[in-house]
Amino acid sequence: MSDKNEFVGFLLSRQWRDTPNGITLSFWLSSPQGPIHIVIDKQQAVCFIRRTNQLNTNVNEGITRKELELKTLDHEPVDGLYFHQQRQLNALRDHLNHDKTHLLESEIKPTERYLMERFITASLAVEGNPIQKNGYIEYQNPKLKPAKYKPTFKCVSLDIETEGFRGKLYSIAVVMKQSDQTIEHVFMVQQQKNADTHPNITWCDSEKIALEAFFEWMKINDPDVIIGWNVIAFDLAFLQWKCEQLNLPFALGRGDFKQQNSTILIPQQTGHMHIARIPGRVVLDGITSLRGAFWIFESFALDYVSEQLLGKKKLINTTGKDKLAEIQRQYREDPVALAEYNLEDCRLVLDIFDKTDLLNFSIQRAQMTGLAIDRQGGSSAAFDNLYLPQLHRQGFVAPDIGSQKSTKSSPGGYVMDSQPGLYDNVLVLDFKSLYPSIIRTFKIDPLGLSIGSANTRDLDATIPGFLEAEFSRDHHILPNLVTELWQQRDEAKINKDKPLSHAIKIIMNSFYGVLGSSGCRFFNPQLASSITMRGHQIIQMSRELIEAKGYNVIYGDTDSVFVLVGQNRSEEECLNIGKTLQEALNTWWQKHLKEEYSLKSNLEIEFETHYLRFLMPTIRGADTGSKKRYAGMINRNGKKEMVFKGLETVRTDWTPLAREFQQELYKRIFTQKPFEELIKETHDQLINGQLDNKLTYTKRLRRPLESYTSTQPPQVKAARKMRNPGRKIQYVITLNGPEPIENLESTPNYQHYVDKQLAPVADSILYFLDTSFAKITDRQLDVFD
DNA sequence: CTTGACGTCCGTGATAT
DNA sequence: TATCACGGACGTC
Repeated sequence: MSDKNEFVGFLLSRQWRDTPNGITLSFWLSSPQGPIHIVIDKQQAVCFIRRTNQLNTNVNEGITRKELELKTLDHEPVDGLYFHQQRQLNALRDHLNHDKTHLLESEIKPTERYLMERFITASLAVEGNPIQKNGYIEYQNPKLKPAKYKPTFKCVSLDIETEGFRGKLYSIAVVMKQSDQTIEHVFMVQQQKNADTHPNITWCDSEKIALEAFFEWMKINDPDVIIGWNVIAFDLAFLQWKCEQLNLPFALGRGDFKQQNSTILIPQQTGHMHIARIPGRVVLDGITSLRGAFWIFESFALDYVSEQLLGKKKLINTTGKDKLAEIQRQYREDPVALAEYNLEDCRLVLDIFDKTDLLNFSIQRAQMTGLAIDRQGGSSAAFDNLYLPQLHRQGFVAPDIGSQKSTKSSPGGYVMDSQPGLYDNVLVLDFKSLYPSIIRTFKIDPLGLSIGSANTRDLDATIPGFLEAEFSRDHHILPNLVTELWQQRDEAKINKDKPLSHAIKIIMNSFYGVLGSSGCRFFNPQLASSITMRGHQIIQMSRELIEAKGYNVIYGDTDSVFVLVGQNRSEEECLNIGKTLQEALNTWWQKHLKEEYSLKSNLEIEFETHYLRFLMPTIRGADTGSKKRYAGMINRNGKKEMVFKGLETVRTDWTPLAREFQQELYKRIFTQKPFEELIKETHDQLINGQLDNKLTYTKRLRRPLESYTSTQPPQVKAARKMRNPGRKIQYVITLNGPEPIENLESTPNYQHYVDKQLAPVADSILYFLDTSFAKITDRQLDVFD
């Protein structure tokens, strides 16, 4: 197939830099032949400008302007602007910053544009003259084109132990798995004592020796990927700092580190992340990657996550000061134990990546979106990567981010008023990927809107949207992108490729999200509203259709309807009703859209859940039905299972007392068992001090502690009583107000827990049984009754 | 380097009674 | 002392 001058590879890192001879691009690949370095030089920075705009002469020196056969989305001609250096483009952009409508596509970075215009996302073929270097292959200005290649990364798990955030380096541990071989090693800053022989420990007399030995190990074993736990913001940032202190090069990258050095970028704004820039390697942090793959844990501490996923705990599993003290003790007295602990953390991280298939997920997502493999989020950039090259082929260029000034806001999903009650047999039907299916069906598209709006005379050629939008029936990009992804997802599902299917689902859904957010260059309320308001119409119409068949719809949120079947129905009957409704609705929408708009329906509603028992609560203290809060009981493979949405049980800011009480109480009521004893007992045990271990509130401070000035919520009050408050505040309400659990001085305020934790939880369901928490627990009541 | 709309509930502190 | 608006946290989709 490929001649020997054509290699395939997968993008690991990408960098650009200005030079006197234009911009130089540097790409590193992982390939079956080992690492490949691609250097592309003499590049220009490119953006576009409206032809009507005449540049001020004192800023346009060294800029080439060329008329192009391209238009803006409002059908104005544009010229191309070409710069020797990226910084010239940036300077011009700053200069014109007062009105972002002058320049177009000016934020696209040189590396991104180079790849994008060649339709390269992550894997690619290289054609040129390979030069064998020391440990890698280099190409100068080769030809690149897209290819299909699934890489096998050499992946190392890294963890260090230190005296503190800015203290002595104790040890560096690395664990690398390659096919069935595992390499484990620890660089211990400690003199070898007595007969401490451990095959995997290198005893180093100084931090400097340990660091150099570690860098040498990295050079020899040459991993593509470095993983760890908070590895960028802690381990790598520490190592970089230590290198600076000792005047050592931070020589973590591939190739000639004097030319391209490694750095850890400190976040510029709050909410931003540390970024590792290491030529030729990718750093994937376990926490960030899990979040990016939509895993949610109550805590992202390694100990917690590994216990949840692997059932394993760290070797030292105390927290805070105790943990540090134990590490220090082991370092002094038992460094072999510390090395073992250090290695175990590396193994845990490796096992978590294995268990969750994170590496594959990251690979698939990068291949699909064109985003760098270590970049999280960035759905707006992913949209650009896929959309812009196609838009250019159609003769259009896209606006700059922030150029769409709009006062109109578009609505979100439609949330029905609910009908509160305690029910038997509730069916949930929901539209699969509703927003992507609306984009496909109704041809929602920035280019389609541009062409459709310009072409209002020929109404047959357009499909109506909302806010007076008209979409071209035939000229569009996004619906085809979604359709392709949809097919790939169906394939992935057939192949049981979960990471791929998951990655596709996320990118499909993000297409809607970005159109509605002002951080996207295509942001436009007409686009967003044509999706969401169509969604409202679809849900409301579906509700009417179901009610016309004699069933009550008690709730619905965005893409779902909750249908009440009611008492005295067998499970089989309910399943049949669900299936029948599903069929009827899908058929109706196909027929309706064909007749009304001559469109093929891609809408698909699915009967998903049968709740044997279901509670839709009221708003606290009112008779109105609640939204986004409910509970039910389903039958999963013959086993009854409780489901809680939005209620106290799933809320981490409620106490274990309330959460456990709710689960037990609801279970008894759903299965028609006696429940009054439970309520009385829980109440009595609480006030007798037998449940003191369940009274802890856990809340996060989402801002710096000092900034809470206007009010003092309990978590802030508790935090101010702590010596070293972190993000997560754990406190108990005592007779002296909120107190942190680490320094609990007063008796718990039991009345508070009765009134604010037990009573509300109980009353939300007892309301439907004509009783209340007070009636059941308050013996006095009988006297006054 | 960023998804956002929609929603509930709690506690605080100002205001009206 | 009751009522209300608001800030804050954390859910659903």
